[in-house]
Amino acid sequence: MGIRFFNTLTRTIMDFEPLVPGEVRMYTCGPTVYDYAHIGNFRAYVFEDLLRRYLKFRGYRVIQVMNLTDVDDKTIRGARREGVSLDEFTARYKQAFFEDLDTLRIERAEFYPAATDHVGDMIALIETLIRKGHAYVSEDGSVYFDISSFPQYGKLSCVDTSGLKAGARVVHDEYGKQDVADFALWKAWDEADGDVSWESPWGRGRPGWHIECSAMSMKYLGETFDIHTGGIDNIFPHHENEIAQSEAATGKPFVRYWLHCAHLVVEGQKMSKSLGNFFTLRDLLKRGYSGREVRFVLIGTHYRQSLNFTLSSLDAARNALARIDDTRRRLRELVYRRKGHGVDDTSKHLVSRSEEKFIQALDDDLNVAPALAALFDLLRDVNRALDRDAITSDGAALLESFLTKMDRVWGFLEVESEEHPDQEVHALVQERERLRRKKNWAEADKIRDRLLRMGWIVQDTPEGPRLRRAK
RNA sequence: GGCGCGGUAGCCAAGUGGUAAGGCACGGGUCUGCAAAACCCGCAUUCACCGGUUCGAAUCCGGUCCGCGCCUCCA
Repeated sequence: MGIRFFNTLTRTIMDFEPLVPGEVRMYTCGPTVYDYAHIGNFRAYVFEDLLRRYLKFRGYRVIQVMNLTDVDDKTIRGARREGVSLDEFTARYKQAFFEDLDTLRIERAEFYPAATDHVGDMIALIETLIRKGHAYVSEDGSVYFDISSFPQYGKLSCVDTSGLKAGARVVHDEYGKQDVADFALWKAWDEADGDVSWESPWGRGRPGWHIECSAMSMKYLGETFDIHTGGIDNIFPHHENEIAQSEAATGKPFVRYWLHCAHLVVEGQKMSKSLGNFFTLRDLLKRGYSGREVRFVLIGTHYRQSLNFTLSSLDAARNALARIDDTRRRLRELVYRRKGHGVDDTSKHLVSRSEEKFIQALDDDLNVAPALAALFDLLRDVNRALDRDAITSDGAALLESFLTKMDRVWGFLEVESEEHPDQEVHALVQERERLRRKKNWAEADKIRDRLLRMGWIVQDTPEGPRLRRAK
């Protein structure tokens, strides 16, 4: 059996078969670059990263596109508030976004198209929609999609638009609409837009939000592609509108598999600035947590399950990761010790058993919990085998490379370059060893305390002292 | 009101008909100069509640209670 995904379009778990064998084309709704992204946003991006990494792990070539929304009400408002150009304003948050991706070890997509670089593509798409009778121009020069021209509207979200009523949440500037459910493809310029505008066949204005995803996804991935992801909140109206725009324009199915990520809550409550439980990634780094600890927490709950994020879960992640790191270090040390010949049967067996469980779990709609259980079962069995001296250096090398292989999907193993004790630390460790040989425990313990204050934990092993970073 | 999700040990979290994975925390032990790490043992007779189906249910059906999300530009 191969990979299966829950497809929002059919509301069932389906076998995954890409359009082109061996190749997956996926589109991911990216950030609106008006502020630092928050931990909830990253929940979605980490999920998409897991998806991408696992598809690659299973041998697919992945072509991923993530858009950057750099023109909308919020970016325009932000730029005007600060009196800088839209480009200058969004450039800052684009850069911050990529820094955050690196912190969380999120792999880069193949393309990050910015909306402002593709306004021409959007205009062309809107023209097609008008020509085919799916869109109309209002008196003020805005263009709206005509929902009534697309009978399948609602098929993704199962929303019945006849129940929609004009109300508080219907934006004031959209007066020219024939039906409240119609949505803007192009917005005529108004004063709040300042100097942000593009020329179009309908006059000066800017694109609506939904159209960018249709235009850019189809430009880079073709009129029909394999996977489209996003947060659950995007199902309606954003993705519903994307389907309408794209399929009305091309007459072809737009996306084959829709995958949506559930929300993240903090301490059981919706994250909001007023509740004081709003975290950007940077907030967490300031509190001393690392990107991989955050990644571990975000990856650990199934993507269709709402994730209850807490600071104590980050502490738990830290300890769990230390456990992984330590076993990996034991394996490395054994590799260097050149013990035994060839790969022992225990190692072979553990690797094949773990890999089977790992794949079986993740094939099943990215079921991470059993896959993580496979990892921790492996660690326990490896430690056990190490304790009874049942692993050879070649076996350790095999196990170590298997951990590295799994980490192509997990992306949370320790990066070696992160820790190197300096000369002073080395000298102290040696001094302590000298004292310990003299059984001068009191002085030796003082040095141990001193090292701990310097950020290093000393562990005495039969093979000598081992240093571990205290975080 | 419409659409959808969930309630499993102190916390996080799998399991969708065959008798409760895994992680963190916690208690005891082995090892250790003491620690740390590792390992061993223990830690839900029970899966929000009430009925029902079944030889058998956390898993299926009906009902109740509770929490959460979306419903026009929020991942």
